Amino acid sequence: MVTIYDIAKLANVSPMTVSRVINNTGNTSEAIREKVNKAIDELEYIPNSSARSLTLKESKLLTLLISDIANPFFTKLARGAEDKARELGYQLMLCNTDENIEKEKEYINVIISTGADGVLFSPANNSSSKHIKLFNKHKIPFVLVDRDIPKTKVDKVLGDNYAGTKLLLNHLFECGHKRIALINGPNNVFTAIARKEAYKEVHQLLGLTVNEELMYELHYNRNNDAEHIVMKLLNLPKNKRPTALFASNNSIAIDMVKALHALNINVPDEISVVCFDDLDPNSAINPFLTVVMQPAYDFGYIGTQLLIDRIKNNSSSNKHREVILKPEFLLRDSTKSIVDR
Amino acid sequence: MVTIYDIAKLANVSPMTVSRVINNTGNTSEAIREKVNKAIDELEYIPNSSARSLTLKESKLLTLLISDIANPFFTKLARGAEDKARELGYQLMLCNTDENIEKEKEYINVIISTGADGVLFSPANNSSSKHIKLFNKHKIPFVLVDRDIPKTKVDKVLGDNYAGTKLLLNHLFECGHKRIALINGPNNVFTAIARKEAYKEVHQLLGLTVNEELMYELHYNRNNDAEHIVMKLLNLPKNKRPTALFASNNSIAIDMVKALHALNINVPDEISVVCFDDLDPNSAINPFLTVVMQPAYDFGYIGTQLLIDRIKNNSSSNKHREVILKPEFLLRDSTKSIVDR
DNA sequence: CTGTTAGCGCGTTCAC
DNA sequence: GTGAACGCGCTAACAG
Repeated sequence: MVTIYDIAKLANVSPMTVSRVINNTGNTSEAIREKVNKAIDELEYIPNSSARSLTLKESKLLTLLISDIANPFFTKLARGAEDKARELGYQLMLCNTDENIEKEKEYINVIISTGADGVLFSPANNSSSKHIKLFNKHKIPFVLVDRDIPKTKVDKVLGDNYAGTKLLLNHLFECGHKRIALINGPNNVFTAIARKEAYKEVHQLLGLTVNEELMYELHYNRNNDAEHIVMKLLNLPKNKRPTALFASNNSIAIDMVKALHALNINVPDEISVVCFDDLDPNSAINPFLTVVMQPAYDFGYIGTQLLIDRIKNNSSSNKHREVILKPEFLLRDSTKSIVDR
Repeated sequence: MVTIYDIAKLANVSPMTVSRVINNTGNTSEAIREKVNKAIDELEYIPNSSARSLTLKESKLLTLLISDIANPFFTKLARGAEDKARELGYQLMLCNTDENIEKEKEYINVIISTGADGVLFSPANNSSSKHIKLFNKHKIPFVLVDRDIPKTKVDKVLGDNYAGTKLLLNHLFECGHKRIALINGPNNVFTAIARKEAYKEVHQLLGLTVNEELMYELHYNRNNDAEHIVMKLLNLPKNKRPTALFASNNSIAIDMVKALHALNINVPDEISVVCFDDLDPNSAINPFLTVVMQPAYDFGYIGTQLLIDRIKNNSSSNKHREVILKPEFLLRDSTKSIVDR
């Protein structure tokens, strides 16, 4: 391994001078800088960031800890985070918890252990609150993105689950739908809880009755039982049967549509489907689903800005910023007015 | 920050004993181990891996360096890598180069700098060969996945581009297609080069003529000019106009289909489309495209196995393993026999 | 403008 | 079975 001592020797200066040249700290004569830089190039020196972290307690490394690397929402978020990080001189690494609280804990240990300067964190579920304590204990700044952990006093970038739900339900309502099934995410995940809450509130607002028989709960990213749920819903007596499905994320929506397909149910002729979050642009061959799209990129971009602000100001000040990003309604082809039939 | 000194004090032992307990190295009495472990729990101690790396020169950290985090091929690969890494006691972090050679270089610096034990590497393009030298110079083991850099003597997990191309072209040929356009990736990316090569060879094999007018080159993951290309192809005189499109990855294929849609060209009635790599399972509402699927998960899983083998044996031995993973042909709805018309 | 010293947190080596 | 001293690569603080 090449160290500053090696280049110091080669350049005939002291290690300290090498350090100064590398970090642009303190004054160094042009002549010496050239000598040192030449030696650095010659030896292809790369600083050892472990050693640097040890003394500096800073790594210029940020970690994005998310729950599903395969979800386009999060990949876009990651792009945003990366862009902002690089703008500000940081590097971003990703850790994928796979919605698994145990993996999450392990990764947090790694993150603390390796000394990331900060974490952009989208918790797996409500049990993640334990992990928050870890961050605090070890004084590593973090920003919550997309998924809140209520009562946690940190900077946050969240979506507006109520507004999004309202946009979707309003649209369905205007299309004449009165029985709208909710296919929700796990009831221990913030966004799922918030969307269910919103679903109920908006129902009240619209004067619709909330029917427990129309509410289901699925995993956010792998559902083998979508078909099962669809069958149950369709087997309800006609006056209770839903005419529309509200899926609480894109992945669930797709699974529902697939299940409907498999059962030869036409969307939107026989049933309408909407969901939170847009589809992968890469795969929306059919710009099919009517959705509310969230500005995923901005979640990452803004979140990283907040994170770095906090790192730099080293301010565990109590002024915590909470940015709420508005969703946008995208009318496409998976919904249809009921009077058309 | 909590260090072994803190727990040493609390447990009334020497720091060295704490270290032994943590690492299960040397003998320690049961009583002391309990005391120490209790102190560790109480103080929520997490080892400082920078310090550990410094002395040990090992971090139990692997890095997956890929070019497009949004491509389902790579996300599946990442899952496989992660699973194997965890099985074997390593953690995996991701770096996304965005097909950008500059970003790639920066990330490699970070990787070397932070002391990852090894890298699973899918190079951005052929210029990445420079970066290979960096890995070698700094003696960090790496395994090439999906994209080869010819003449590089390391372990590799690659797809069979010839076999895949042949499956696809054979199918089209059997359907009666004789003019098959190639919409390829960048001509400095290994898979694109290999697929073009294969495209030509198989054409010869089938007695088809290769026409330069039918070959185009696009970026692998963002193409604004897909429509432009489609128009050019369709504007060819009828006896030169392609009856099928061979896209060299999923993303390109989707862009082509979108462009065809926009121009009101029906797939597969008016033109057939095939591609390398399956679509995101999450988004294939319409299991639409006929493709050759590669076992993406295995690329990561096997690659990580090779990588860790090499790390553990510390063997820069010359016996380099090269695993070739076979693609699988999936007949779906984007291709049609020409005689049907 | 440049060099020396000390210490970051940990594990290896060598004592006891 | 346990502890003390040293060094990993780097930089802050202090000298000169």
